[in-house]
Amino acid sequence: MVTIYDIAKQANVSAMTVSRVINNTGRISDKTRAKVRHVMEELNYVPNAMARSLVLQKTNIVSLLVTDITNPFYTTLARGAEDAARAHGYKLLLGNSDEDLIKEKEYIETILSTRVDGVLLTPASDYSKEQLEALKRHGTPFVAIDRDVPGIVCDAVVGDSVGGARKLIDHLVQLGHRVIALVGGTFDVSTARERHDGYREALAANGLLYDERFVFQTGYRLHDMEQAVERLLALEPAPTAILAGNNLQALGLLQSFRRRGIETPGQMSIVTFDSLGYRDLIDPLFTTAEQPAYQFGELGITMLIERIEGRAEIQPRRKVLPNELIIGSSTSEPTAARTHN
Amino acid sequence: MVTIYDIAKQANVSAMTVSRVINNTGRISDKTRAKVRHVMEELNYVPNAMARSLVLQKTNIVSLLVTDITNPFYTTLARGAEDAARAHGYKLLLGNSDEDLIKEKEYIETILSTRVDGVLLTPASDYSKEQLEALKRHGTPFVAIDRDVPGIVCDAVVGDSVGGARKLIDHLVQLGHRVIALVGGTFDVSTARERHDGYREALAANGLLYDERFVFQTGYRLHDMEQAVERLLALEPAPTAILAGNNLQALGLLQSFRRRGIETPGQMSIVTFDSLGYRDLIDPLFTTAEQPAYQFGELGITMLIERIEGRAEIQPRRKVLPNELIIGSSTSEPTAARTHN
DNA sequence: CAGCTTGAAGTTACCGATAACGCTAAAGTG
DNA sequence: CACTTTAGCGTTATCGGTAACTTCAAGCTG
Repeated sequence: MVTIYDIAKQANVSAMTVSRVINNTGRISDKTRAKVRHVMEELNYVPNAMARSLVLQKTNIVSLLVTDITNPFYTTLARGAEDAARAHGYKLLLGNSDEDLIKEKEYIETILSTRVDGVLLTPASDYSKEQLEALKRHGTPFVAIDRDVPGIVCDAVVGDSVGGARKLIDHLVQLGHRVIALVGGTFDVSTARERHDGYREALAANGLLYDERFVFQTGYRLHDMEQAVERLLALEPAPTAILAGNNLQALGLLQSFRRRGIETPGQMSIVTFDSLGYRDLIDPLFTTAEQPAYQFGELGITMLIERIEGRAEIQPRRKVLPNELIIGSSTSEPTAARTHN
Repeated sequence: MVTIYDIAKQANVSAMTVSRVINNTGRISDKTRAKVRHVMEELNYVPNAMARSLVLQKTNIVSLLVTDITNPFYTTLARGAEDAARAHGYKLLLGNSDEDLIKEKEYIETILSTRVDGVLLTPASDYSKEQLEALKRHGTPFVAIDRDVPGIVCDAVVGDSVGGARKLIDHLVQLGHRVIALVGGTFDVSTARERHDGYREALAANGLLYDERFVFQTGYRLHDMEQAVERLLALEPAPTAILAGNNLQALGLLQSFRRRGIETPGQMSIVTFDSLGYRDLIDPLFTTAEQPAYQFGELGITMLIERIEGRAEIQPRRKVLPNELIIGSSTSEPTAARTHN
């Protein structure tokens, strides 16, 4: 690999002069600059970012840690993050935690070791607190995205889960639903908690009874949905609609119902958060509180970089992005007489 | 930041001993090892990967450069790549080229500067040759994925585009279609060329006439599809089916047809490559030659790492992954009398 | 013309790790 | 007992840069 010393020797200048040319610092005569530039091209020189990082104590790398990049919400978020990072001259390191604390911890270790300038991450759960504290201990700036963690004071970009849930429930109630179940994530995840809060508030606001039996805390795998549906169908009175915790849960529920010959929205309406993309091809198109995924990533990275570069106010900033109610075809008026076969 | 010297001082040993403990090299007495380990924990020491990279001339970072991570094919590919990289102890740097040579070139520059150990990339087009040669010049191993570039001899993981196109056309012909158009990428992209080859071969094999007027080379934006549809509808005889170059083009075509009140598959059948995910919700579900996206990424990274670590045979390896014909609802028998309004 | 300023470089000391080499003391060998 | 091994660890150079300081010559001033 060719180094600044090779360039220096070839151009009959010192290494420092080469460094000055590269970084446009100090004063250099046009003649010297031209000569150095010429030699650099001739030798196909490319600066070594690692060496620079070592001395500058800055890598210009930020890390994005999501639960799963194949979830369309995070895919789009990642795209927004990458675009923003690139626009600011940063590189993006990607990781998937799969909602797994162990995996998340391993990534944090890697992140610390890599000395990235900052981290944008979706905490796996409230128990991610330990990892976030590790980041704090090491002075690595980070922005929590989508979810936040009680007891951790930090920059955050989150959605309006409570408001979204209320809008969705209101919509169902307006359609005539009176028995609405919630199948969401476990309450050690902030979004799941808040969506539950919104669900509960909306029921109250609409004069409906809140009943714990109609609330399911579950994982995001198909198996989890299968189990939830099993128990859900045994409920009395039978729910006519479900608020799903996220897009994947909505999908799992739908599949499970289909397998059992229960139609959506005919026999069971489903509402949820976010979308699965390709709005005009999905059928049924979920009625959803859609969050601006791209902006989550874009804004998250922007806030992170402001923090990194000391351009942010000292106090942590918390940005709540609004969601939009999209009426899809996964909801309809409840059927008067419904039989689960 | 705490360094091995801090550890060394605190533990009353030399820095080298600390290094030996970290890397499990050389001989260390159990007592010393324990003492060093203890101090490391106490001081929350995390090794500096940059410093290590500099001396070892190895970053343990690989770069993934795709055209657009939000294309579901690349999303899944990226997931496969990240999993494989992680499994081998590598970090993954992500980039989107947007099929843009300038952007691609900028990324390659960044990649070279970062001294990543290797690159997995989808070349924007045949003109990416210049960038790939730059990689070669600098001795950075890379694996071309999905597309390859004439004149560049390198490891590659590609799909069976010719075979896929033939399967798709055969399917259309079996349904009774006789006038089939091709709306694909421009021929400076290998997959577009090969899909065209398969299209042509399949027409011949089925005794159908190949006519250049029915072949459209175009970009991947909605606007491009709109234009293609415009011209396509003016053709005589009128096509009853289209082979789309990829999933996004199929989507664009479908949208354009819908806007014009032309139904798929009723009035126009569409076949394509890859999918848009969520197979059971997409309607119409495209009849497609689906490629194993996850494996593309997984295998690509594995080949890359074998190359990086010198475990690969000297000659470049080219792996062709098979696709699978998925019969969807975007195809049906052609309507006898069709009128484009 | 001495003395000062200033532009344009060069020198030196790190940044945080690892490898090669070398040293010392204890254990083994004949 | 003299001599070789070997376990265990330290010293030093190095990776490719950059910051801070120094040097040197030319130009300007009074």
